[in-house]
Amino acid sequence: MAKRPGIPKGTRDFSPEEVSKRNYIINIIRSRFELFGFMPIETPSFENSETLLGKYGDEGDRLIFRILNSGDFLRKADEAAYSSGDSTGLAASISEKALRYDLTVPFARYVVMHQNEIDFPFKRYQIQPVWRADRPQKGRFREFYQCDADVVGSDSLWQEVEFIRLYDAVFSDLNLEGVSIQINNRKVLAGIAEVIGAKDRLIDFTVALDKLDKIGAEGVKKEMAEKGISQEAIEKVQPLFTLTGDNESRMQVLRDLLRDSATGTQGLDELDFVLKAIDSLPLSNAALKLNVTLARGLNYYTGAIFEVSAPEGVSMGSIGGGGRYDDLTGIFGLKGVSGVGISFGLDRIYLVLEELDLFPASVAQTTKVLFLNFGDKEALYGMKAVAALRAEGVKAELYPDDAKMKKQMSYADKRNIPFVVLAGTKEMEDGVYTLKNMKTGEQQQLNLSELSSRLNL
RNA sequence: GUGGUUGUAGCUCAGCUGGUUAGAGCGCUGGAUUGUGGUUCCAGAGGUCGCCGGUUCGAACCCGGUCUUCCACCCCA
Repeated sequence: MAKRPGIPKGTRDFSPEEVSKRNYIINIIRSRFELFGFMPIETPSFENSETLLGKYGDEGDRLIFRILNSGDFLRKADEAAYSSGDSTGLAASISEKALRYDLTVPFARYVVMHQNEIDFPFKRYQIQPVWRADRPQKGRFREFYQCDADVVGSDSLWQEVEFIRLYDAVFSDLNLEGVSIQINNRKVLAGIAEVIGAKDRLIDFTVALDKLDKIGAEGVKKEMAEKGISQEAIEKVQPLFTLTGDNESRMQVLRDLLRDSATGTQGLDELDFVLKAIDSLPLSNAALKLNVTLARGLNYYTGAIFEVSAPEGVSMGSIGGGGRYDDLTGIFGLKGVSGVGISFGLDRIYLVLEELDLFPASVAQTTKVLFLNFGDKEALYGMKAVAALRAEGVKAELYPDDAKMKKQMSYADKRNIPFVVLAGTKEMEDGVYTLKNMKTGEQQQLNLSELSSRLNL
């Protein structure tokens, strides 16, 4: 016997029901993207390695799926790298392509390549799978979908305001209540690092600070100390650990702390603009929260940083994230184009909706009426009605085989098809169809136009 | 990449300290019911106990390896 087939770790098959539910989410996101003026693009599932490598930090490079060169790849292999145990060098010589790791970097590459055809500010959305060679975990897969919307070519903070409203609009449509959109600004983080004298340790500092929720103030201090941040500096950030109250009072504490940092103050001005704008344009569902400990690792964010958390009580990492990157296209040779964008994590949103039982019952799409098959003559009679119903937009089908009635009926039952039509010799003689309601068991004989108007309800 | 966890019928899971022929529920097939499904009753099919190796008179059970599942860390959607 053949070995049982399997699929790679961290990948999944989707059943018809799961696909319907995923499409439900995607359709809401897509229609909101378009309502806000974003245009769709798609990029290849794999890129040249050099496009991706080095854009996500060392950790990111490790998680990029590399594609082995075709043909006799050993001929070009770097033997020196192999014998000296240099995996990176060897990989570069036998692999020149890699699977897309996110949608932002390929988008930057797209903007640079198509800069002369694009009208700036360029607003694009993209809904495609990405791949990461991560170890699977709750809500973490090796193949998953991101739904991104970005704008390039505008420095305006109104874009940040728009994205917050976009998040709110999508989660409202999904009936997902209690979502919190956290906002921070990279310049504020840089300013803090500056005033405490840890400017050169910005990344280590922010990564440690980001864990406040998880490991507490003591844990953060410990990690900072381990990363070589001075005791004196750690004391100075103390006020951040106990930051409470509404957005306004938090801002005041930060104003005081960052008084001497031009960068930090600019970051606060930006935050202030966005927070005030949202105050005047209230969100319908989500809550916007200033969170100075938010530090998402992405190396390219330079201004606003966003992260969306699932409602309290649902244990799930972030279900969305984003931010502003002033110079992303600079890496590919196009300077001075600012971008800002957000991402929705489809697979995680799915898990949250499932856990909270928020998928509408109507998501499951099935055939509305199944015609039973009593033989070729009767099937032809049924098929004429099927064609007429389809022309009216009624999902209708004929059971393909002249099987036992019990089998055909239970097929309709298992597929949750609400109506069946019985059309045998008796019906043919009278020119009618027997319509059976599978839920109530009720049956009635109808002519074609009665049948059509009954099923069109 | 680090640490832990899981794997027995299509599915969910029992299976004692290593001991005859590995079980249940659901599902599936057939029948009760030749133009009526979902309920009920009867009968039946279905397993290389993830895979490879080892210990033993004897392994689903113990040991090693490997793959897979899930979880935590790192990192992230």
